[in-house]
Amino acid sequence: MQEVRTRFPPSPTGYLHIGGARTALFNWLFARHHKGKFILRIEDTDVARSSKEALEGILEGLRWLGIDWDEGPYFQSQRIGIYGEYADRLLRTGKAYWCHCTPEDLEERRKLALARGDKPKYNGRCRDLNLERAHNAVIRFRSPLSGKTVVEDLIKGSVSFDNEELDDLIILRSDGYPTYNFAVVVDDITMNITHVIRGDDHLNNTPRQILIYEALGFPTPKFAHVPMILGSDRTRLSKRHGATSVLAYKEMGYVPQAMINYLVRLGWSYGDQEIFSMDEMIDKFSLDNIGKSSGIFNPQKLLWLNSHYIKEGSPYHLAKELLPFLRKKGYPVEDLNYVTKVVMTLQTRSKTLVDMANAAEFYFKEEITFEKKAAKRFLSPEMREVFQMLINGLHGLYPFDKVMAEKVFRDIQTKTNLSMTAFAQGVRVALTGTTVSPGLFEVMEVLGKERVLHRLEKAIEYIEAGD
RNA sequence: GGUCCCAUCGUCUAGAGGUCUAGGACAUCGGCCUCUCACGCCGAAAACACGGGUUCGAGUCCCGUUGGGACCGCCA
Repeated sequence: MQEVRTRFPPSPTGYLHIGGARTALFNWLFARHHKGKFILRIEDTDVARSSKEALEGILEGLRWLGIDWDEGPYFQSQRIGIYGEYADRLLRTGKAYWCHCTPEDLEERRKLALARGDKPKYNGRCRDLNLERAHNAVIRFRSPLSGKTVVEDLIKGSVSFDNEELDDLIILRSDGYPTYNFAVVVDDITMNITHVIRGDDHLNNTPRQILIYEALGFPTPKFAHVPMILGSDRTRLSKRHGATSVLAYKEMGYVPQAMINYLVRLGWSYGDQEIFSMDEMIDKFSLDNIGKSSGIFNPQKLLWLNSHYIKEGSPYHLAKELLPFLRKKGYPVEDLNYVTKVVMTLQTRSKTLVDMANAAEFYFKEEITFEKKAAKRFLSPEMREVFQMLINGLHGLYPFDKVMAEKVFRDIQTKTNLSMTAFAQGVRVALTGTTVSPGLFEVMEVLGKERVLHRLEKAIEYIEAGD
């Protein structure tokens, strides 16, 4: 059995978007599942639109997701000679020809055809003129005028195209650079790609590519066209539908496992299973379980998965991921141990790392400020004495942990006959400044005796000042 | 306009002719739990686009209609 080789060929003209990431993931999973190779190829033949920044972003996105590659990145811009050779071969065998038509000319004819309601195909003006190479000339592929080309697709099944629908596409531009349909074929041939897994927006290109394979005398790889991801209005996913850049989600506090898990289940399924580890995905992934219909990107489910992975994740690992978000808020924390404990109290309460960083603020502030409404309601005069009792009770406590703290707290509560809610909320506001926080006793334990006592004292001062 | 693809709850999907009074998940709405907020647990509402066939029997096969999408560049 031949080694499976798949590839992901982004064009460095923009960021890594959701759809591209899923395509990369499917290719990667397929290669990993079959113990094959996953190749990264940069399709940068559009010199004007390609940029280094876009390339960096794409690579960063892939790395963040944990999609690694075995070969590459190869750059098409560094392989110009190869495309030239293959184009020559077609020229020599009469499968391609020089065309002198100007872009302006073509544009005009295209408009005319469209206006007439015709398919805007190249009319073959230079096809049989036997022209020579010339300045600004391009090479066109001599596409058969009749017959059918059938794509045996692993997902869509057998799809048939009439060759007369296809026209003589340009394979080498006047600047000597190859065009997409030609470059992919030459690359996939020379890189020994066995399976081409890509969006079904490419299905219409496939017969042209198959014809080029045939003209060149090479067997075609297996094709698998996966349905596209659409926006909520069922049109091609774009910025209009919200963030579509993978890295944007990183910045919004999403963890990579959530994104990966979301992506893999969009279009692919394994029975009723929703949660997959990377290893499970690799183990279970198969083209057979990919659906045929397009899917709609659903940010809410992504968010749910994110909260799931935050809930289930290792606190230490999450703490490390949280650091940049804390830093961004002005807390350049060093003590990873402390952050880990903080994370443990926040895992079930945060859907994103941004949420978590926000909710964690009170753990890192030197002096907390009381939310006005909360203070008015819960830092009432009668709490002054209660806080003092609590201070006295906690003062000599050892060890200072949540079990011990709760005992002290309960004692005072029964003694004073205060309602649990009033007491707890009062202390909560004193310690965190707000009415919403993790469980009171875990907060005390994480904060530590010193901070707790200090904050209670500050709360007493606040109440006294208000009298 | 032409070509191609697609069609199960709002969304992602399970379903490979009888086990479907159509299952799961997200979201939504109730309830329970509770020191707040969450988590969790329990429950509810919610779909086979339509019309013809084939078959003893169709969500599942075929055809058509409708609807949606993609592609038609010296972009990828």
